[in-house]
Amino acid sequence: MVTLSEENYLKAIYHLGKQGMLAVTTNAIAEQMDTKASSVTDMLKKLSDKNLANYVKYQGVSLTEEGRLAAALVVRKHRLWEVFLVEKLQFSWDEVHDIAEQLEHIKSLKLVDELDAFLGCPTHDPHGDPIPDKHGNIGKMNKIFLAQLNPNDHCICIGVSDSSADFLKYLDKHQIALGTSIEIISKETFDESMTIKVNNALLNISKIVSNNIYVKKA
Amino acid sequence: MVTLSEENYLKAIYHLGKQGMLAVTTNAIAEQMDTKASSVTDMLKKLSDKNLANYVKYQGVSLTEEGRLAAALVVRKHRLWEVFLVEKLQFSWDEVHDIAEQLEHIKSLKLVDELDAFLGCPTHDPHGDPIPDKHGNIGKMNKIFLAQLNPNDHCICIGVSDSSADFLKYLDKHQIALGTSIEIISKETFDESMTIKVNNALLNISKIVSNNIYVKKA
DNA sequence: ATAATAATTTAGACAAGACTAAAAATATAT
DNA sequence: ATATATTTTTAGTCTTGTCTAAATTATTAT
Repeated sequence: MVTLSEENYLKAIYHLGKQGMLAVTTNAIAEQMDTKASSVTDMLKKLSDKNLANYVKYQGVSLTEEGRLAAALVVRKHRLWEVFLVEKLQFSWDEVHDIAEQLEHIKSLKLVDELDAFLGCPTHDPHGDPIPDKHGNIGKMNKIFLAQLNPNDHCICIGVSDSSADFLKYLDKHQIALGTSIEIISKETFDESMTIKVNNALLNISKIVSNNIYVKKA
Repeated sequence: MVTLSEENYLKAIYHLGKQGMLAVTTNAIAEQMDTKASSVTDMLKKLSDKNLANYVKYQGVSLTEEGRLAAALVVRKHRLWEVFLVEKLQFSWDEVHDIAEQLEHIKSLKLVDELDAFLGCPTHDPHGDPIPDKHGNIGKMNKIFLAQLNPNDHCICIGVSDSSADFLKYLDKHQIALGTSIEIISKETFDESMTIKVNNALLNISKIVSNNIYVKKA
């Protein structure tokens, strides 16, 4: 039995582990989870005792195969529930995280598989992040910057990296929102500015703008 | 904020309160929740402090209006999730309780309402129990004993009150299972035995049998 | 009415998970 | 190489919810 708290730690280690570092540090986990380093140390001992993590005092932690699988399952559940909330219920992109954070802890393997089938075995969640399969295998991210696309590409806006009021106001003015379809019309080579089509209107955007908009290819 | 544990106690008091007794006793709650009376006492103080229950030492407990509403919401969520599991995913009648027991604690009013709409605002769960509306109002139970029906009535089997191996084997032999449609053909007055039609076959059952099968009218 | 029985509460302990403050280990800078 | 700063761990405390055993209150039987 893996407790709710243990699952949250496993998930945090899993995510931090993906972002490069070999051994995840105590402080990194504490910051990610908005908790104290001492609490993290306590839990790392517990996870180590349960053979879910390889923990060496002062040296950081990594997941065992068993821990990696448990973490991937939590991530799988989280992302499947997000798809459910957006596609089947009337939730928007930005409302689903807190609820999925709760739903990811529901224990029932059959439920996960049935939900997966009900949703048509989606490969990515509404944010473009890949959904691990039942064996913990995970595809690659579907989330790129608008700047990386080329003329004739079609995509959908799934997020922003700069969420300042100014930038959001700019997007609002030009009718770019979450879920908005965008077509790349042309791209200048000298300054990498782009002409895009949004809601049938043409719009010229600078590299700074296109580099702050996350999209997934349509 | 109502904790998970508090919600479970509220639900228990809510259910026991329906079954007649004015004030619910400590022991009744302990038995229902498979816990110790001393734990119940601790919790009753907490619920009383939070204005969710009217608790008088040695005299039992009842819910306040606020507590009744909170309890009804938990029951509402439980039963809506049961409908979801049976109608949308491929769960059968008897697999859903434990999962709904977890799902009922997910906190999001919007989720409840959207789920309700997605399911077409069902009035009863797969066991025939009524689903409280968002104001905590609840209809009447849809679950009666087969024995209470009369010739020409049509119904669907939704449960049994005697779940001994012998009885289940008897039902199995006569192809009566959860979800089976049953039509009442005739009823003897002297011993209240019945002739019923199951899967196009006629079958004679005693009062003892018909009084152990829960059905809902079709 | 009082003794016996049953129900309930109190007192004290425990486990999980979190925190603060202090100590120990590691990393960094001169 | 040593002093300083940072990171991590330890020790001890707190909260929630649980338990056992003992004490108290209510109920029942004579």
